[in-house]
Amino acid sequence: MRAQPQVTTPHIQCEDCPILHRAVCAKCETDELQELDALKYYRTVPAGHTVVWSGDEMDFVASIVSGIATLTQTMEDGRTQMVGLLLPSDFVGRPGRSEAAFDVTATTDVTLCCFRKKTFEEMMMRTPRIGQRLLEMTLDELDAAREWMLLLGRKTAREKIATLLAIIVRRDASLRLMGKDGPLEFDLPLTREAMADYLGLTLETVSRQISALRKSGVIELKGKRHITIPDLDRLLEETGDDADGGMFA
Amino acid sequence: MRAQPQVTTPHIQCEDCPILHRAVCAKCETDELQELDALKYYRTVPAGHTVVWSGDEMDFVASIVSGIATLTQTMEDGRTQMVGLLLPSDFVGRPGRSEAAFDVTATTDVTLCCFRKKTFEEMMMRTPRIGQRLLEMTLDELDAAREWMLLLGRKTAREKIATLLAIIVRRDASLRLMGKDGPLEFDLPLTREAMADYLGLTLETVSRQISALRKSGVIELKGKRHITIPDLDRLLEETGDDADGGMFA
DNA sequence: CGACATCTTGACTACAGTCAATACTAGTGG
DNA sequence: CCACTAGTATTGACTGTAGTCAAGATGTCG
Repeated sequence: MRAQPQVTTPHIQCEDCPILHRAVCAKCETDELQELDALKYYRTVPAGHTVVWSGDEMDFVASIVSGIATLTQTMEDGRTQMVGLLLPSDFVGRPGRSEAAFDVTATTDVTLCCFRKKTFEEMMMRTPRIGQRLLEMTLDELDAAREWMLLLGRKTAREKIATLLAIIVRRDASLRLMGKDGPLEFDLPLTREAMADYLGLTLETVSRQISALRKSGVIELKGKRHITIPDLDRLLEETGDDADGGMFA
Repeated sequence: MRAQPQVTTPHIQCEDCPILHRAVCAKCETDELQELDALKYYRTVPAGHTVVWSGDEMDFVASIVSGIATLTQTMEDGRTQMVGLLLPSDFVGRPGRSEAAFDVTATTDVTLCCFRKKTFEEMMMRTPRIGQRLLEMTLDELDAAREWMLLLGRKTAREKIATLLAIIVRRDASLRLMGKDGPLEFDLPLTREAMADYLGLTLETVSRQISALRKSGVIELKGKRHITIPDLDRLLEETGDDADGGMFA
């Protein structure tokens, strides 16, 4: 499992990049983008493969262009906890540190827009906009991590599942910029096991609670992965969060 | 409980500030410190009182100069989870957002070095060093939050307690810059209830596990709060983390 | 089809939560 | 000085939620 296949990906011009408006480069001016364009390189990691292992030397930083990756921690006895879910435009790696602190694994095929760490650090010094954007993104991630801590520490299994579904729906909705009327549907981008690692549960409990939510009519299932939400408010009630959706405000 | 006593504190020159080398201003030059010195003001919050409530307008940012504060989230039914433990030099508030996302409460008497949010944002634009330092600090906090997520999601009650004690010992040691030989001792800065909120447990479970660790000889107790660690390695084994202390590396 | 991943369900267990009684400590006022 | 109170902590008995172990179902791909 230590093999790390790499496929070269055709070069996309920054101005045509699908994540330009949300990624670490979002605030850059045209000339700065040209500079980044000359320095970047693409890398593709197939589903199921590891991008970096915790403790490994990591001489690059990257933005997720497409696909989903996870950040996980593992204890010696095998218990694992997901600590980050990386979606397109999210940033991987840390300026000012050369060793990866967590495992990064591709859940689907993932395309990365990479920079050599040193190159990026130099560019960051010259270009305050990059550091500013990275600060914004990091603060957002910290807020998300803190919501996640409430989930892990205090929510019931049922609330955890409902919250995860709500998070996925919200992201999906923001992507497809649709209203929240009518039945919502989507495909789960995670296996039951990955959901369990995300939520601090076992996969059996995840399975049971999904069945329970189905029996209660909160969700409908087509196959194992395709989910329909007949009534979003009903789902939100199950999350344990504020009725009018503090996190959806 | 909504009362928020404020006491004015004598002005300390930045160059004499005890947290200068670790706070958000750590990278500033002399002239920049002079500028900050003119803009800052002190505020003291007594133990047990709230600095800001989640959802409140927050028109300032601050560094903790002395004392301990907590960041907490509360669900409607009263379940609460601590999501941040703020120690001297830690930063409170978020540039670019005016509403507090979490409750901030003083656990001990707390002294804050405050700036009006707008003033600070302007200063940050002019002074890249501040933004750089804030980015470093935020990345460190994010890493800490992720360790904390592993604890909340996957560790047993006993491991949680041991981990918390190890964190306190480590901080204490770094403060007093001592070697790790000989028996270590310290006072718990948190009540059993606050520990429970930190660890995602009930206060009864915290009490039971502390008793259990005492009976196993991992820790010794004098009174309710004073703890002696006869053998640090023994404690570290109980945390569930890597034997040679990945987090102590 | 058969092989393997993934998922569901059941039976039982165990860890932490709940409810409740009691102890300890510090502070207040008669 | 002691009684009283309030906050904090400990311990016990019992319960319940989620974990464990195991069998079997479903789905996908060669």
